[in-house]
Amino acid sequence: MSETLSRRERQIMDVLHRKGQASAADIEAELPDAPSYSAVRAHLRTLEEKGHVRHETEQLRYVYFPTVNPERARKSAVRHLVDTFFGGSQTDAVAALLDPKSAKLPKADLDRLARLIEEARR
Amino acid sequence: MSETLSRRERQIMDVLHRKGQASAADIEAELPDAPSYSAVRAHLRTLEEKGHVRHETEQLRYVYFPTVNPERARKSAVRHLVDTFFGGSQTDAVAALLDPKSAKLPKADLDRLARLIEEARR
DNA sequence: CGGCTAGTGCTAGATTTCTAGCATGTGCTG
DNA sequence: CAGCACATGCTAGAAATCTAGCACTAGCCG
Repeated sequence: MSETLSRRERQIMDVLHRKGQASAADIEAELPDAPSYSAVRAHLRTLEEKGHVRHETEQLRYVYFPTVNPERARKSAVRHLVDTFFGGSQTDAVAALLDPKSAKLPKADLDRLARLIEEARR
Repeated sequence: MSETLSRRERQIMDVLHRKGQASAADIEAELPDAPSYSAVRAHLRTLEEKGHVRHETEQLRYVYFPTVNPERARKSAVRHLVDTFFGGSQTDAVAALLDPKSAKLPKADLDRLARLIEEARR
């Protein structure tokens, strides 16, 4: 599915996933090497045809949403990442996320993760 | 950087990251909706021009490698994922990876992760 | 009303991506 | 040597992507 998106379409979907929802103008503002407003709208229309996006009318203008629910989208993105960069090992991926060379996590977060691991043990 | 790749180019880079290295034939075999061998080679050439890929000659044929080192590539992919799907929260991303609804992790892995969290605490 | 702003739909055409196929070189083997 | 297998380099053209601009509608305000 995600494999079939063009570069622009992928960029647009990324913005939508990041923000949850967005108008054409919002998306234009977020895109790298700014395309025209009109171009963005055209892409949104084709994304809608392909079924990746839907819109609602919100006081006269369209607001767009990804069609897949966020959790599902996250899952599939994570899966792809783990497969292509971590040889399929979730554990290695987690290890990379915990790498102290990245930003340090606050204590509360560490507690939460420790708890999650405890739960996974059962 | 990664934003500027076309769809095919992205697919090819994914294969290279997954396998670490690959010949044109290897890559062709891995790609979805199989393009021609010749098309793959052409893409590899442009990827090389753009600097995303390098090749070595290995008994008469080329073997391709990503130019960025694997760790760096992983970091940046993870960063992108965390930003677009988890609102920038590493912790949420880890939580998703630990989700029991995904495959269960073997005890040894859990031990390793518990240790990593312990270390992060200091 | 008439003009302005801000939105949408659509389409033609430029640009980029993608591809096949030909030319060429090398080693192997009958 | 001649033919085959298998590699690369390159290019022209098809296909897809990407874009700008025009036509239209609705609300607002002087």
